[in-house]
Amino acid sequence: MNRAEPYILDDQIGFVLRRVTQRHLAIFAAAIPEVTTTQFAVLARLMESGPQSQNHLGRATAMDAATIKGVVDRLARLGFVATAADPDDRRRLTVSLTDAGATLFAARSSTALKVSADTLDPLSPEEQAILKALLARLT
Amino acid sequence: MNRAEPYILDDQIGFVLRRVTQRHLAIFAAAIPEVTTTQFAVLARLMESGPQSQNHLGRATAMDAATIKGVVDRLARLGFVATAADPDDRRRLTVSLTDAGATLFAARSSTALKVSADTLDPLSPEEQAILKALLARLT
DNA sequence: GCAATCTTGTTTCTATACAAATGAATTCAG
DNA sequence: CTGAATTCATTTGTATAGAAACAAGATTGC
Repeated sequence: MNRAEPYILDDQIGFVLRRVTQRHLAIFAAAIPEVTTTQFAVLARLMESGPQSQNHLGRATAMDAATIKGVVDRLARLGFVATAADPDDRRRLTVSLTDAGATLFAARSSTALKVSADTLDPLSPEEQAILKALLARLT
Repeated sequence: MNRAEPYILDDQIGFVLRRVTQRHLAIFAAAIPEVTTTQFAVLARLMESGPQSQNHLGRATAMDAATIKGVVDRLARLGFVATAADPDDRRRLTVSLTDAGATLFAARSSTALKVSADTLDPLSPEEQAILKALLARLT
């Protein structure tokens, strides 16, 4: 009779992902205390793609509609983004980067790259490339 | 002059980790609606290591003291764990699995293994082993 | 013995994260 | 045109996640 495989928490991919993410968040928070990783992702996406609807911005940053609403609210309160009604479609809210947001991103994007590098630092460059390629197939 | 490397959100390890984790959480929620991944981790750890202090349990499941308090409260409310004061140390709360908790874990641990397998399914067994080994070095 | 230090747990607060329900607005098909 | 379907945003509720402050209890060093 085939013995069932035991469930070993430390071996589960979800548990390992959670611990890696916690370490990454800690590195980010220490290096960039002004905003969170999620907030910075929004700034990055606005920098890359320009003003866009809140709904689209959420989808472009892997956040659901309720989540992006909260993140945009907090960034607006911090003065890093501005929102405006779409003149052509009254359902839409257009989110754009403010000067302060652009300035913060410009000041911090190299630090943010360093955060990613530090997160991956225990691996060689070859291993980092392998990891990224494998993870990309799991999204 | 060396041009600064651009910050491309989709290439950042933190962003990729978040998306992989979201997919994993969705697979888990569909397969095991009774509890969340974090709650199941607690059940798994109690199954592996037996009754233990809430603080130790938190550290054994990668959760801070405030977080494990909430997770244990919700599991207790669901009837899957029980808490009791430690007779030797009045600071401590001992958390143990109830019969219902043990039963749920027994009923669901193979499903949970399948969740991990499904999460990694886009990769070959060799690639899965490589990914796990690389991630393990980032915790 | 007693003060200092450490440990454990709780509370409060802020920040995601997302499901579900709801309402307003737009688009589409007949 | 008009109703149905879809889209966008908000709200509500639940679940982490963790920092910081605080209190109670235990340990340690003098």
